[in-house]
Amino acid sequence: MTEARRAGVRRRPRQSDIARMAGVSQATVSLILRGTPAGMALARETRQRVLRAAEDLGYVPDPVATRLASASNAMLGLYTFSTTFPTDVAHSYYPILVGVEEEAAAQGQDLILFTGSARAAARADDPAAVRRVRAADGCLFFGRHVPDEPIRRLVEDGFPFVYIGRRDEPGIPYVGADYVSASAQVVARLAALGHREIRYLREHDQAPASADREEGVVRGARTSGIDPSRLVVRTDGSDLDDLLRRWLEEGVTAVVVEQTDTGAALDGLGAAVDRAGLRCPRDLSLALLGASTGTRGHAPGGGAAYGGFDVPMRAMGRDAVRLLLELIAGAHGEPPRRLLPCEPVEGGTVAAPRTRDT
Amino acid sequence: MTEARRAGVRRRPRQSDIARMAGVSQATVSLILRGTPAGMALARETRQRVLRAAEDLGYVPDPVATRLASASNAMLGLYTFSTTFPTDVAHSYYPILVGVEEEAAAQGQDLILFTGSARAAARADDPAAVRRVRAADGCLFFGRHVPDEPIRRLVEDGFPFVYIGRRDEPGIPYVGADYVSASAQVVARLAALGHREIRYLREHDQAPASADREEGVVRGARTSGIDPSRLVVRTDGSDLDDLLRRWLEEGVTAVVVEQTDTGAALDGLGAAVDRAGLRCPRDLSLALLGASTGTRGHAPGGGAAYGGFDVPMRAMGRDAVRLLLELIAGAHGEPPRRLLPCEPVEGGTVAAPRTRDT
DNA sequence: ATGTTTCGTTAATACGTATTAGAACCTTGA
DNA sequence: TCAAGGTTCTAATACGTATTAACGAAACAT
Repeated sequence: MTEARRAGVRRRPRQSDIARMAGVSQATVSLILRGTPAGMALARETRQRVLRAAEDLGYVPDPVATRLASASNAMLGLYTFSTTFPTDVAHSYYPILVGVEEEAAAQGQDLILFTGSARAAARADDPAAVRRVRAADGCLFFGRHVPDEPIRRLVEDGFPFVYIGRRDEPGIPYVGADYVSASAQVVARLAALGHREIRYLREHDQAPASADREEGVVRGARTSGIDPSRLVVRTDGSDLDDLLRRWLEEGVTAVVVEQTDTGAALDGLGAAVDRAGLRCPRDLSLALLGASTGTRGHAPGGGAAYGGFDVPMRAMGRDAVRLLLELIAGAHGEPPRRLLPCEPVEGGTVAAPRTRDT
Repeated sequence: MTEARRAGVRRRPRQSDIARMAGVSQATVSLILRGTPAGMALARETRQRVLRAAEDLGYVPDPVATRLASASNAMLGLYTFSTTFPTDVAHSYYPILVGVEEEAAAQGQDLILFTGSARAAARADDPAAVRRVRAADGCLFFGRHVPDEPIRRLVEDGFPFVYIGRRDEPGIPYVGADYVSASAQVVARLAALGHREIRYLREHDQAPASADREEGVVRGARTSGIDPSRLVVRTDGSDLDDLLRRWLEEGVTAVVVEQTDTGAALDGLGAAVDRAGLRCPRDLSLALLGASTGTRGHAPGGGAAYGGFDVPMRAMGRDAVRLLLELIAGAHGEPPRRLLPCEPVEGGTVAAPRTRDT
């Protein structure tokens, strides 16, 4: 029994109220209000009586009941596996949210942010909590680290969802960014400027996004005739001072860093460069793989904008919503996958190396 | 019949599946899974069989069904009457969203953004569409212009909601900002600096936020012994050049503007000041009533930050969520209302007037 | 006069869970 | 042996809408 009823407040009208008022059955009311073919075929006079009654009572369908009765409810979910939800402007994933919200609104879809669930799930270490997303017609996911099992179950169940970011597992629809080409291009550009000793600093963990960048960096090096054997270096953000010193001794003139949600690699390196008193690009060229448009940070030792490429996050958000709606509409077949190109960015941290004066 | 079932995919488990597996009734399953007193009182052996079966099947309750059966579903709604939803950083209401999201997540609540509905409702000019918010346990509203009727109905129905921004209507719970005191303070400060001819430029429409600022401005003037008769001026953003010229002829040395979601008054005045070739605060002091922390713009004719006061939007968002949860929990009585103080801001656009050299 | 359509409407049921009254069975005490 | 009381579970129903099979009445054809 609802609060309202107990308090004796006038209960909100339902179809059965309309039915009683118009002297028809509840089923008739439903048919007419939904405007189905069957409903339209009814006697004009009956239709008008019902519509009139609905109007008088101020009837509005209960979205919950509508949904339960197995229609859709025009709600899309958004679930993130990051530790923090990207409402904060400083968050590197923030533009994704903007894109998603934009497109969803344009399509008349409401958006459920499963941040409460996600946080509770993280606290309780409960991977099954992801299933709560079923409250929506379909769901978008993102985050670097995703528990496999719950996702697999959603696939099995045929629940429509789209992952934002490339995924290796087959059968998972996604909208990603083409990190491979973009990263290769960045390295090729550095090589064209004359850099021969380059390093790629990546996060220590496993994530498709990092793997793709690594692949692109290596490919770019090979294409430019650079030996990739000492190219890739992993970090958890510590001991970067040592690393940086060693690099300089080895004659490194350019470093490529990846940008992730934590920003561990980037922040660590930036601090190390500052501590070493280096200036970019005078002493070292610095390229950033994947800052998002608008949230691009400023580089150490000078404060210029980073060179590298931008991830089209906003566009990814929008595309993901479109894809999801197609899935929900039942356009099956191959799981849809899309890779968006990244925009190269000229930045003040990239220049030709100083001529060696050893 | 759902997509999944038609396709022959294994359907997601429900309580009746667990019941069959454990050899009990659906009701028993519900009692045990909910952990109600009645459920806890059941035989230990039965409980374990049921819990085991639920685990094996990977059961997760359907939030829609849960909700229909009149429990809660840990989802709060957010509905805005603005034309655009404030996901965009440039939007002046953006910090509210951040605050709401933050607190909701902290409380383990998911958030439904009713932006699709709101936009569809605006297009179709359908005030009744607001009722869609009933899909949530409760809802937050904000926006300058709110259709009265649907809100009144929600009150009647006893649906829990909180308005963000002060409301005149009795019976509506809100979290607002104390524009009156803050505006009075701003005017008092101008007067203390020596300004005698001051104007308050407000939007042309009716909104409690504007009315409050006007009240504060007038009160501040009175307190400082300034004649309020020519103080208040309304604008729709046009003809500001003329207005500005007249003001200068009248000896005006300070202008107070209100900041709203459209920013019509502020933008218009800023442009007019630029066109007139004036510099702030040299030629004119300019105070802003209600920029939000972090989105503060830069003033014309110089580019300094505006002086005036800040609206604690983020805090309002957080407080609104807390209030809403109290309402949902059933803490009735007087509808809760709260006014948050606004932080005064020293800005580069406010200074003592030049000594008159007529 | 008897079957056949067509029209307008409804009864019945599904959706998945929550809740309450009470059934079935067992134990205990006289 | 029977009543009283306790334990453990279930039948029934509610929540509000969507959907489908089918029914009565009327019109039409044979």
